[in-house]
Amino acid sequence: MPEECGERCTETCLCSLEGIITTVSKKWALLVINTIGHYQKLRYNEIMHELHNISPKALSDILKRLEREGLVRREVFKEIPPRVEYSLTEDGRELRRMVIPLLKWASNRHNLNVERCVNRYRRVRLHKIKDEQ
Amino acid sequence: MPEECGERCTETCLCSLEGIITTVSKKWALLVINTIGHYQKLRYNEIMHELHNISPKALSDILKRLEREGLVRREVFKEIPPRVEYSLTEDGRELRRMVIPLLKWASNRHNLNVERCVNRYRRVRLHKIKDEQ
DNA sequence: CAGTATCCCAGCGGATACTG
DNA sequence: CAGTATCCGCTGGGATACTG
Repeated sequence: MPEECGERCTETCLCSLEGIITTVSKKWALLVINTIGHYQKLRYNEIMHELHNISPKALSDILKRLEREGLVRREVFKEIPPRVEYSLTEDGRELRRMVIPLLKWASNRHNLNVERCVNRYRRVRLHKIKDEQ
Repeated sequence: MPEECGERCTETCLCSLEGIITTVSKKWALLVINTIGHYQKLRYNEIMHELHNISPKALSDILKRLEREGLVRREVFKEIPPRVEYSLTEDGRELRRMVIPLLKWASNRHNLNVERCVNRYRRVRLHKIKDEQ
């Protein structure tokens, strides 16, 4: 095998795979982050409506995970009927920003464009990230 | 819901999730890419040795997938005994470069460092990406 | 409204044995 | 050496019904 690089190179631990990367790779994660980020604040059923083929359990699961990871904030209002609002934390917004270049690169490689969206996300209205200016 | 942003913002389709992102999120993907990238060229059993708790099937599966995605190149030498060498394509190297900032960011958030590596990757020697200078 | 509670299934990923 | 072939358990994720 070729020799390793010298002592002076910085190392980035793949252990972070256990956290964020694993979370991001969950099926609905980026879609939920993107949707919340797009509207700033959203209620549970509004997200359900936005991603209209997600099950309540799937949404509940991913929201809890995103909250645990510190990417999404959950705000409960003591009202009847109950109201809960979801928004992105600063980290969540930052992640959204960081993932865009990767997505862009991936899109280009496969020459995907609006017309070519024929997969499982087709019916999801907000399945595109709008870059903030 | 708050209003959407104007017509002038660029859109990045999450459909690319179907490709690269899905691949990258596979358990051994980044580890394999990183290992091959680190040594430039590696043979099947060398990778096995490097990631010494991966099964032959798991490695075979992920290598095929990475090859299909155009991230890894497979070179067969007609010899006896057979020799096969794996290396990164330009896209593979580019991906490796692109993921590093994300990993760095993730590592920082969780204050992970060499000492704190107590998870499933612990016994994998090359579970850290060395940044190319 | 904002979720749980259940049930269920496909398929990823692991272990092991075998082969051109 | 570089993989396949098999078997198999786990769990991510979906559908549906129900609740504080």
